[in-house]
Amino acid sequence: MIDHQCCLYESMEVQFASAAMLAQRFAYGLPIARRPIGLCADGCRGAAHHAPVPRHAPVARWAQPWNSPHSSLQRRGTHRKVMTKHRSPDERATQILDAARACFMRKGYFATKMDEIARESGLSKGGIYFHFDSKRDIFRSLVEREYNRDMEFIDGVLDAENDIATILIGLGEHFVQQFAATDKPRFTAIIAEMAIRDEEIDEMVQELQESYIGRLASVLERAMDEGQVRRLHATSAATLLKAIIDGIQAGMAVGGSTPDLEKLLETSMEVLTRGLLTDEALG
Amino acid sequence: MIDHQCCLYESMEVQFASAAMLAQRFAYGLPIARRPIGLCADGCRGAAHHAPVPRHAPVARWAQPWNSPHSSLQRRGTHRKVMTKHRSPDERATQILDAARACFMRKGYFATKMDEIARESGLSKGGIYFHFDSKRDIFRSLVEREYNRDMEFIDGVLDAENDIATILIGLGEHFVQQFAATDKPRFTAIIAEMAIRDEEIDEMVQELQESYIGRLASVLERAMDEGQVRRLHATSAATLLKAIIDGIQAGMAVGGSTPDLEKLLETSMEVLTRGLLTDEALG
Amino acid sequence: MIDHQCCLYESMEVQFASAAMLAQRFAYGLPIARRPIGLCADGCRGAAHHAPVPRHAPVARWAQPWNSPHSSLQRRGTHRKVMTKHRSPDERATQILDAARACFMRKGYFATKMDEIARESGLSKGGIYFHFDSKRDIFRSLVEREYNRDMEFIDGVLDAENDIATILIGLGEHFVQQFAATDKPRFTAIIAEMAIRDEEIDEMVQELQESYIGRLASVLERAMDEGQVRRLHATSAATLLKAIIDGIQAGMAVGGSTPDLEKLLETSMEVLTRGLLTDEALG
Amino acid sequence: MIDHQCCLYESMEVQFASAAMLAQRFAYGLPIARRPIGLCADGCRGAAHHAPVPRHAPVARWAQPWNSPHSSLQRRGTHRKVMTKHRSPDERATQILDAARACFMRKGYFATKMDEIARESGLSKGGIYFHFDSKRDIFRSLVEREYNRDMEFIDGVLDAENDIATILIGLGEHFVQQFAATDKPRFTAIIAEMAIRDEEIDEMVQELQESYIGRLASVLERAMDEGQVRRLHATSAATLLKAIIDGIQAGMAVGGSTPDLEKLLETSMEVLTRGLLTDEALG
DNA sequence: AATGAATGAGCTTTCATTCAT
DNA sequence: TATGAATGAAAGCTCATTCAT
Repeated sequence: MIDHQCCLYESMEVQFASAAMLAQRFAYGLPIARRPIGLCADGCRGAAHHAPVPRHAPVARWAQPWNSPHSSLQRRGTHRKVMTKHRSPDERATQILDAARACFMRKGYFATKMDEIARESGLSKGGIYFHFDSKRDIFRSLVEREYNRDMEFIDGVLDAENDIATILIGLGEHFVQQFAATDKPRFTAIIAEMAIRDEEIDEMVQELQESYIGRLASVLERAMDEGQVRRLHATSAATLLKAIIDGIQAGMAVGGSTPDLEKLLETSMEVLTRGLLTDEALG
Repeated sequence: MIDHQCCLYESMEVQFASAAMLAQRFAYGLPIARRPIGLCADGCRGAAHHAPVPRHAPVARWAQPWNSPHSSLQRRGTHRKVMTKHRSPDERATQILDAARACFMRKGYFATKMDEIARESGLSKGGIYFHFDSKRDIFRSLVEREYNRDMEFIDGVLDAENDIATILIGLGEHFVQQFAATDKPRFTAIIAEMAIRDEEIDEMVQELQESYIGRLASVLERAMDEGQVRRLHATSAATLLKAIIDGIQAGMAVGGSTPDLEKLLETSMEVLTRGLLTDEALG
Repeated sequence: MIDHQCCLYESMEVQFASAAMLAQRFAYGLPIARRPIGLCADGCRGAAHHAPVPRHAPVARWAQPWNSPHSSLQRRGTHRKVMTKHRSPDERATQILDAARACFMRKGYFATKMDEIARESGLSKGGIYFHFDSKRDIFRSLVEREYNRDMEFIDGVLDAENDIATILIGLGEHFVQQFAATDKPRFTAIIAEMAIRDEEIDEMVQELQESYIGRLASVLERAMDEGQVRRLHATSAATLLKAIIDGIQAGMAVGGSTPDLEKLLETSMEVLTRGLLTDEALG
Repeated sequence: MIDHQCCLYESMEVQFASAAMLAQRFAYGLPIARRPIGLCADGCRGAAHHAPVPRHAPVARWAQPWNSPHSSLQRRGTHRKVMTKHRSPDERATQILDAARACFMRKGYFATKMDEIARESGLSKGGIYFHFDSKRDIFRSLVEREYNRDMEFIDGVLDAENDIATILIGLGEHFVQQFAATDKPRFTAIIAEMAIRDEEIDEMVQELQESYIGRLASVLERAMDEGQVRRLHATSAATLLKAIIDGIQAGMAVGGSTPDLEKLLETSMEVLTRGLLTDEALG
């Protein structure tokens, strides 16, 4: 079975060493920041986790069923009941959610069957239903978890008392890392898919979006007040920034298309810092 | 029901009116363009599709299954079949695709049932299957149609011998119009949803994306050579522009979230022109 | 299209040269017959007909449908109406029945679709329904035709004033030829399949069977009276003979199983002549 | 409905009673056998299958298709589901196969609907599909079962160290019993029907046939060596015997046609023993 | 007569959910 | 708590037949 699925998320947390940050600022032609930002400090070992999905041996089919030693009567599994050992509800929920995420990831919501989630989680279908009311419930819980993690991240980034350029770089670096190393873009696409149909999920996504934009806007406003950013409509500028992130993400969700993220980040930074910052801030 | 969704496409033929364009350039602090382009002249033909759905009375069950349900013997004395007028395959295909698009739009691919497409198109299920091989086939044809229309548009816009700022504004205006007036963002989200599962669609989306970026990049490169745009990695810059479009689109696909598109366009233009153009071009 | 399907039946008629017959009698250790039987004299050229089934070019599918020169809207055939030239109802019926027989032969009744019969016959579906009421009707007509031909044959063989041994050899030779050269066994199996379900067909098959047995029995009885055949229950003996024919036929309908018909005939003749004939007749 | 069809198989275990056998041999004018074999002792266990079909009240349509028809939310307050008692896969498979056999028997493969099999077996359609992959799978399993039973029978009969005449009588008695008392001929016809279309079934039937003939041939050869049977092409003679069985069977599959089996057996025995045995064996 | 688009009941199969164990 | 057999309402699709042309 799959273990450490949690790491899929843990691995999102990125450590920005100040050295790297300094180098970036230099590369983008920005004045060197004095206050380094500390992002997501936790012990996750990162991208090394995402092992290939364990493929379960398919149910054996008879090459010559009518000739096989087992008559048709023995074709299905027998009555052995190997029960999984008891665990706390929270552990079980995590276990199920992790399995479900992996499945939704691979196939999307509709193509994922409860049977698969059960198999992937190592529980029985009945077991799943003991912990969750429905498939939809599982998905919603999953989105909620994702939502909370994203919110934590944004809180951490934006509340840091950094200058705007540092924040931009931080954001950029963060997303580049996340997009490159994880399946985040794909999951986002799947969530969007569901948001069309599930009002609750739609609301969550919208709230997350507005929160994102709102906080970005307030940061930008603060920076405008400080003279770092040119006078613009803050919310629109924040929406623009968010759109860039979403857009890159969406682009990466399709096919094998992987842009040169390094170059994309560099170019975007150049364009955005020039477009957003005041001449003074640009140095 | 259907309210002339066909118009959604007609509205794509966007014509940039020179007056509006001049105003915009002025607003964004750009030098005034010499070659005007027109703005969106909606030429909807308001087609008279969607005949009333024929409702047939239910027919009795067959006692002799082996030659039912099609046996003429069983049906003697029953009511007449009310058949939709014969039409050319082309007309019918368009009609079906329009109906299907409306359904997919409302519910997404999976939640849309063939029955609904049939009802919406005013045909029977069998009629649909006479023209298309499967539900998936319908969707693919739909994407193909959308794809062709998008390609036409981009060819039209980018090949025009405009200066880069005009092109940017043209793009911006186009998308703002399209996003505001149509369901394009939602449909794009639904396509993305399917691209995860249908390789063919995935390829189409990817090709469209690459084509978009490629053409944008070549335009940008030309502009760099002319000294209008600062020296940047052209493909990355194009990817950035495309990402912005996609990102705004994605954002609008969820919930009732509609940003102030006017302001967003204005702000984006300011940021991008400043970020992309050379000081001379900014004049 | 398939032509000369009629030959499938024509080819059934077998010419027994007296020379061959003499040789056989000699081989089976029988006294030499004086009255040669003349069977089915018609100019059919026999087995050389059954050309491989013409395969119609499959409807073209796009390798890259969304990229193809023809948009999805042009995918179905256009309105050209190439009408088949008028023919007499009988000719049409024969044409349709021949096509239907070929189809039923290949796939059986249920797996044969009216579309296939239409294609095979070179008519449209509507055209078929002008001449026949239903699929079932076509099948019944087909069985009727087969029935009549079989009846003609048996009348010809049995009414000839031959001694019993000659008749037996005649029957044997006939069926061996027929089984080896045509698809008769398969068609018989398909008829049996339907007889289970269609009372009318069942009755026809039963009548044919009883007629066969009845005539055989009367021939045997005559031979008993003449002292050629041992005293036996005539109907049972006839049933036995019929069963042998049917059984061989049935065995050949499955798989690629083809017994050595020559040897089978020889052995059967030996066993049956010894088992049936009186010592005098055996000479 | 079902009337202990299971008994049909039990009746296959044939035991040739010495008394009957002696009488037969006497009737056919054969020397008396030394090793008696028993006759058909029907040990039917009369299983208590086929619980009453649970009929559920229809449930309202779903407004929100995307999580219907399985959403628990929609079903609050409805009646309880009445579920059939859990059983082991083996028991259920047998139960389903028995029901399926009865249905196929009545209507043939194509005319039998999964609904009927479900109803007949007392399970729901879903329940059937839990145990079998498809309708075809059910049929194949059924043929497999029949195949195995037939093989067992032939092994039992032929391996017995009886003289050839006893074996012939044994076979004859067996089939007469089986043909008279069961639906075997009809089922065989239905299997033949499918063999035309299903390669796997075709192979099974062919293998069964070849096996039958092969074993019969070896028995005959042994008898030839012992001087009981005249020198003949053993395989052809075996094919002849098999053809007789199949032919009688086929004849009985149609309509209400039932020959006088007693007489048929007697006559056939006379003809065959005379035709096959040496003068010494005939005594 | 002939065409072929259109019909629609019914089919097999799926799968979220339930419940006896 | 957990299991997995059982449920049953659809869903996508088929195809004999009809009928406007």
